[in-house]
Amino acid sequence: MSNGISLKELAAELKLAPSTVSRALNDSYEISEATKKKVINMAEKLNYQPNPFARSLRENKSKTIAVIIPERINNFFAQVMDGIEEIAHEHGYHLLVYSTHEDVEKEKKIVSLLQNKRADAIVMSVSSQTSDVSHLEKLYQRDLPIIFFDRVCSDIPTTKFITNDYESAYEGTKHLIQQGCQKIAFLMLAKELSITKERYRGYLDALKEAGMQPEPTFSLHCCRSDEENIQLITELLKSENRPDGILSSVEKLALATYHAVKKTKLSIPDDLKIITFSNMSSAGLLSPSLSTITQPALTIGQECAKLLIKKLTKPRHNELKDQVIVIPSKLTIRESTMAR
Amino acid sequence: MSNGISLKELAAELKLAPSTVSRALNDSYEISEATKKKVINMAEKLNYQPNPFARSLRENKSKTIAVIIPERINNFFAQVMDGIEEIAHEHGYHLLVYSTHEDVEKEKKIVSLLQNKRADAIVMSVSSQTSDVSHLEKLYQRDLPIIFFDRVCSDIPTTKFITNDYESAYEGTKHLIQQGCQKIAFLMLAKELSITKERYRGYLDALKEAGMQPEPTFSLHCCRSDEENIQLITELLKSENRPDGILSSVEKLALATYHAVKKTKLSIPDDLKIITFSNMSSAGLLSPSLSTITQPALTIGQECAKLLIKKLTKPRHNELKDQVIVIPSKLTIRESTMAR
DNA sequence: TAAAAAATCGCAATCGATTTCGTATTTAAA
DNA sequence: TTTAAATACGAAATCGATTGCGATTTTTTA
Repeated sequence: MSNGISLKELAAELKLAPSTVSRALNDSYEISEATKKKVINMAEKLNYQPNPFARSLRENKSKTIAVIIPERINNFFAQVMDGIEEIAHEHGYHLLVYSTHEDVEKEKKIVSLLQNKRADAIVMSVSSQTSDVSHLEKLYQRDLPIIFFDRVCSDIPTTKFITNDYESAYEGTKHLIQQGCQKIAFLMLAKELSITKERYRGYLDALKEAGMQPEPTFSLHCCRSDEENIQLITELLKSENRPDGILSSVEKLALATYHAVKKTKLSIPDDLKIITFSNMSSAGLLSPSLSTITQPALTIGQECAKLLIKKLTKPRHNELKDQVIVIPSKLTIRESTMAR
Repeated sequence: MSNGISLKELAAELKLAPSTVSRALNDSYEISEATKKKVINMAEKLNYQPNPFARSLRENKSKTIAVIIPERINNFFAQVMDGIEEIAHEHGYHLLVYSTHEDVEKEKKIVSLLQNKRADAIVMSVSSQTSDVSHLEKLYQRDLPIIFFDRVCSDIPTTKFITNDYESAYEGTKHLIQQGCQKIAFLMLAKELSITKERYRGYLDALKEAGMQPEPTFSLHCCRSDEENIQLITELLKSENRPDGILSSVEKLALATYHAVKKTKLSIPDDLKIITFSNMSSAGLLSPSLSTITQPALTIGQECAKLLIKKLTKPRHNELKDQVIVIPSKLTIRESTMAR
């Protein structure tokens, strides 16, 4: 009673063979309408729930998608998850969610756990520490469909969804220059990250176009620890040759900058202007309000899930091509980059 | 090759029976050390990965915990998830995650999907629309271990983890009064929610103790839509008899208040002081910085997972008692409640 | 009316790992 | 030296749903 009944028990109750009941529930053409109705009614009455593991074992698919993200307390990833979930649920898929906490070792463990096909496919954004991708190649060789988004792995020949990182960074930097910044710094998590590379390129090109030299000390490599990052940024801001503009490649570094500024006598935007990649809904409520490059997170999640489910439904016709799909970000100017 | 090998194939390779190989891998006392080594080595060499569904089918457990939260873009729930995941992973459990988006209908669907034991247990916080709990009772009757946190269901006799909502709201309100507020409003999502009830009680008692009358219009019921909430709050602030203090029972309503204030000529904290329940890390960076009652989210998640896993590991000795475990919140005073 | 075709349904194998029970071999006790 | 006990392993059932194939009944066609 407490643990629902099985197909066999349901069949016994109906005085039918399990095979018949199974076919009836799956609406097979081999079963008469009368029988189907009887079966469905009894199944309803006894609250029959098919065992998902028996089914997965038999069909060799779990109706489950694994999602691996670097961190949960991040509006961008949370929104992407919402997008993935929306489409996944529409198609009866469940979501196994893992956070690497920006730790490659953890990422490797998680990936290793997924080798046994517990999930039919994987959607992921790699950790900032990920440079060696052998663990991901292993997945690919196992024929596990993978899709990357945002922080992608160009070495793995599959579909990747990203935003126009180069252009956005270029535009953001250009905006800072237009607002009067002379010495612009770039804050990054790890230089191996795909998004870092692209955004850095955009930053450099904008500088070059304006005839500005990139200062080596203005390319700041940060880490996982908020405290350390605040320290690093504070030092940069207190240094003799300090920047007057900042392009932050990720949300958390912009927030760290706000904290760092509080430890100096500087003020935003008078002494320092800042723009960041961020999906924070409260960016407009910060003091001062924060100019952002907002990524279409929900759409990215939806598109990832749509493509993956297409692939899972019709594997033959939908190979995950080695391609990069770009969805543009949106730049929102606020007080933090206002000219005096 | 692409799809790993099975136990049977591994056994064939070793010229052993599948039963022997299974026992060897599970470190059974019936198998000699020599054989164990051979088996383990070969399993390693061929990268054997046990099929989780075959195992789940046989053992009638999935090593999976389902987590149901009202929304993902919420620092509190994100942190709770991190806590649950930490402990779950330590014990080899996976996490199926679902968001109801504050929608009961969605919650019912999700709960219905979990009736088939896809997950061994459930950790959840109910949606703000949840008042009828028949769908949750069905789960309970199915012997599916459930633990509630934060937004609990007192009708379901199981363990609940909450914070000291009454005291925190009481202290928060008292703080507002001490800072000079005369007319304090209370912002809530839905009055049926457990947290709303408790926090409202604390609010009322603090008022009463100060000899203040609760204005009916100062108890503001909000909804899921940010726009509507901002509208509601704006109207309240523009009304003739407007409050000079606000206790917000959830983070999003405090942010909505900040947005609403921008549409008026009021300023925080001079004209209006506000304190809110929130786990936002950037509360200190808002303009003005936001006083908060911060819940021990990570700890809550960890404790939920610990208790659940104890129950799953030793079902006999660890029934989930009908009890409420309280972990205290922390009050952080910032500019938004400063006296002039 | 007989034969062919269609409609319905049951039997049994299968997915992969675990486990009960049984058997053969080795070791220890009598 | 014989018997009892311990050791090491295999055969087969099992978990629950699906499906190929075969069997039976009913309907259609000739």
